[in-house]
Amino acid sequence: MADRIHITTAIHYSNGPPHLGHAYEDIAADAYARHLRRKPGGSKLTFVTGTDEHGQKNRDAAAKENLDPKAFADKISAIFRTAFDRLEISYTNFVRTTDPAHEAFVQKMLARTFERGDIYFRDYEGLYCVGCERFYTDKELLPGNICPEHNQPVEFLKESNYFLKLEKYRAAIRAHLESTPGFIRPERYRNEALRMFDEPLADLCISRPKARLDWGIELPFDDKFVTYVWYDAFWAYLSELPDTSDAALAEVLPATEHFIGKDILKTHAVYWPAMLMAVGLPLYRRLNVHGYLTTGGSRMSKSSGNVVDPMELAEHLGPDVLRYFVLREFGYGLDGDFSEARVIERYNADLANDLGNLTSRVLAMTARYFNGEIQAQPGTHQSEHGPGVDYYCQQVRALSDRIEQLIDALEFNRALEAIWQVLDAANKYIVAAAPFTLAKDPANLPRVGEILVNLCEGLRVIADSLEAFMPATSRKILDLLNVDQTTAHAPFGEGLKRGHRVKPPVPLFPRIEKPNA
RNA sequence: GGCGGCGUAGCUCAGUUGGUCAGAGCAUGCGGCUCAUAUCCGCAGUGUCGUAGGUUCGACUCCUACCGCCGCCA
Repeated sequence: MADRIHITTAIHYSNGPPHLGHAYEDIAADAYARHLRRKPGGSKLTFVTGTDEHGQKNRDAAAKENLDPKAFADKISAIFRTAFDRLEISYTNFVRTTDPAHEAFVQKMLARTFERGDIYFRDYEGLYCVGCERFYTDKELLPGNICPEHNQPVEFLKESNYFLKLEKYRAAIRAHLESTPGFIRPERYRNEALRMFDEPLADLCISRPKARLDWGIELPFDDKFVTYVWYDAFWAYLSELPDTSDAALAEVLPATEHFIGKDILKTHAVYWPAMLMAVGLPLYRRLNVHGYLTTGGSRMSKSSGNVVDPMELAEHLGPDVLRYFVLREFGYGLDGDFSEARVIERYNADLANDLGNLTSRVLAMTARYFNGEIQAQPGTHQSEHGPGVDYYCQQVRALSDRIEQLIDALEFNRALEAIWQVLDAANKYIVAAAPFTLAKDPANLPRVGEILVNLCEGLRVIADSLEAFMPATSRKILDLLNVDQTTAHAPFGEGLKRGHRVKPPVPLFPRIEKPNA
């Protein structure tokens, strides 16, 4: 259906290395991207992630390490990229906002917006928070002119700046939001966003005088200014696509699905649409908003010192374990609490006991009784297999549609649950059919062969359906089954053939015995 | 101050339009199997469905108030 899809994550602010929250967002977007890529036409999918490198906070973070901003950005950006590669985030573009191509594109959009009359110059004075990189009004501040976000005093600043007309587009954006169900999802965030249009919108300051901050993209119409880092960053969703002509962007944007955290809902629901309208481009297709990951009940942040390093976990247990955990444990859109104890529980219960053990027992029996050779056509059992077989076969057959539906709705956790229901059905089937008991009498071997092909074939379908969530594990199991790409994707009953040989098992997820960490 | 949302078994949560809706998984206990990574299968629970009222033949599911937690806007 949708033959053009463009997926993006937020362009991550590079004032420090990635934490689990960044990884979560990219993993979710990646699962969605991988899922869509499996559909017809999916090979045209583009997927952008990257780093947002301009702005005062990045410059200050660099200064702390005695690095110039670009050198610092090089370092942090590389860490992000390495982390995402390790997690098998299947991005097609890793954009850095300091890339010349990106900078040129932003300048082009600035120039156009200026020419169209939606950017104007005016004097401005107000209270400014360095941490937020924005001005505050009195009533937004805590007593004593304290920034509510950073708990630090704001500074009085008087300067002239360029502004983007936001109010001009309020009615149009609101109308789009109201007439487009699913534009922002889950629903709760759509409702939240709608309320942002109840009051007039203050125009957005999109420049910073170089005298104060020169780490940014220069305005094409005034070389004494750079553009505000937020204005800069949005364009990264588009700036390094293979074709950035208006015609191409007019196709890409309606096919664009943004993945963001709830903290930047306003910028994406209000500023970004206005920016697009101001240059005469269509709006993106959908905003997919997720919640925060907390640790010990509070939001992960450097200041509270509860940051979880995703790579430490990934190196320790494997990237797929991290991917599995965050996708299985948390409902997309809701906050979730992360703890290593929960990871280990999930690992042992789901990965070691269910997925790993089932793989192991099925392949072990096939190896032991038939030297790994498939004895029959799957799904065509002629003999009595016990009560579990019909339920099992039906579960496997229904899996693909079920997953499709759930991932489209961003319910990754329930999609994984659905796969695990099939694992459960397989275990029940094994007990009901008891191939290991039958095998004691050679006369029963044909029936055992039928049972095992059903199990191997189901394992193949499971491994294939796991690809979007746990790509490495998927590959491992498919490799053990010794199947090629085409066979891997076949529907249940059309994959493994009689005479095919599968490999003996290797432990995929050895149990973790230490009770806690 | 205005407007969301949330509060269901020890834990994490499902519960569509009110009438097997009181559930799942994990953890716990007991029993069974032995192909498998001491894995798997079966059985057993516990719950005043935040509190107090109301509507109804009947509410976890609707209404009101309150308590607690959180979010957004101001």
